[in-house]
Amino acid sequence: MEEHVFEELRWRGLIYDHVEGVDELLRRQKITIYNGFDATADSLHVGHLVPLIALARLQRYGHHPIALAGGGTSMIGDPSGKAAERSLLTLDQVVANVEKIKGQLAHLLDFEVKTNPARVMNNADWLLSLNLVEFLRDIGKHFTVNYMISKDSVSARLERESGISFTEFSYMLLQAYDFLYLHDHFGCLLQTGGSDQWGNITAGVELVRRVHGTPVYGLVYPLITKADGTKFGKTETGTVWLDAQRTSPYRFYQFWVNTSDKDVIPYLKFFTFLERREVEELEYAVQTQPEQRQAQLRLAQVMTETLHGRTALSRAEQASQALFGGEISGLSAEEIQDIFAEVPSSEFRKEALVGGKMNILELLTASGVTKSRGEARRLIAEGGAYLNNRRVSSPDEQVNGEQLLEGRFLVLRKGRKSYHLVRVRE
RNA sequence: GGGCGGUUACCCAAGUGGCCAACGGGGGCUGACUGUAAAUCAGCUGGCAGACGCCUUCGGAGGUUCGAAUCCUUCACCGCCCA
Repeated sequence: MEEHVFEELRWRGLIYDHVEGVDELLRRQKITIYNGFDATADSLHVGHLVPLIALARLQRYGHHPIALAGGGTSMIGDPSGKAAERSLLTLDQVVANVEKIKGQLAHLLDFEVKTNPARVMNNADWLLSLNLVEFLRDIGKHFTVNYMISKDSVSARLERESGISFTEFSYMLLQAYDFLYLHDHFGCLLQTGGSDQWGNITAGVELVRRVHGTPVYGLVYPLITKADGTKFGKTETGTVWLDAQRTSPYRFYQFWVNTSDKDVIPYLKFFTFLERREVEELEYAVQTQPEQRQAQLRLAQVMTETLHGRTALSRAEQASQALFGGEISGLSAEEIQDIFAEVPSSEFRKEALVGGKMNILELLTASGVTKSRGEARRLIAEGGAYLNNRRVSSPDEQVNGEQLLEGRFLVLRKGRKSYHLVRVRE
């Protein structure tokens, strides 16, 4: 660890912008810090990890973290970074989401430590009971509309045809109020977040200053980008979630393994607690023997173990090794079960499969590997369909009993790395 | 309340009576090359059949016409301007 957390954050490239004096403050005393997490889905995804892990870093240096679930603000919808108006969630949805998200926060933050345990709060607890007239008098009076429309999140939307609703326009006031509330009740002095939160955070800083005349601070992290310009946190199958039900540990592991050379060192700095020395060694390895992908493997290993645990990690590693390393034909039924436990699968009755009743087109479609028979045909024509790791040469191929591995499995593959297990039931 | 403009496939967007399953771009998928990387190049990208062909789609519902995404009526939603 570095001597000061601010220096560590700076080395890791995590400081995108900050209110003057944050550096000093963090150095001088152990403070209470909050970071908000939206509750618009019932799981966080990898895009939430930077602020979350950063909060854990701050905790390791002795500061007091508050993870604030946006149960109240999610009722309104943050316009930041959004091109269009969001649809509103019901209170029930938000409540359920907050409950699930709390569990995920626990993987990274320490709730047990005596000196500075992490706390999870839900801003629904104070926002939902707000009285409109009081709010407009006490909070709204501190902001000019001029100030509000100059914020990027608002002005970007004003320039668009579809505009912005008053509801979302008001969002920043609620987030500003959160900061005031946490300051007044818990002595919170610093709010952190992604750089898209800068406007909302400074609104809170402004509000506390106007109400109490005391300084509070803000610090924002860079938004994670990829060297090729595509969006971070998406794969062919969609968003990479922290919830194992939504994104299996295998997929999660694979997501990190697939990080490009250009991104992997920054990612190690952003997402892991690895020491500077080790990161630098890995950086050297990327330069000298990129084909080994040591840095990617280490990144995937650390992330998977942290979020899903040791067992899930070793399963993911084994599966990856078998799938990308070598032969599957010699595997036992147990090994197949194990390795493919994480990949998508489907189940068929044996009599539906064998005896010329189902050809490869139907199998690909019925298993969900392709969305239609037409797509299956195309895939085969393009040479991207594999049965038991052998390229399917014709759309007329029939499925028969001899192809079954250990009498109970078929392995379908689409392209280079998308596997699917078919389990056969008697 | 009045006037004008808009609603096309995952997204943006062309198309204003037949040559339209619908230009182009983005995204996505596959292949070649590779290191489960990047870059590059090529093909594909509504469904059934995969030879012809058939079916469904251009905000919703009706209508005109041999024939409509394209014309008319009406409804819904959105935007801009005026009140």
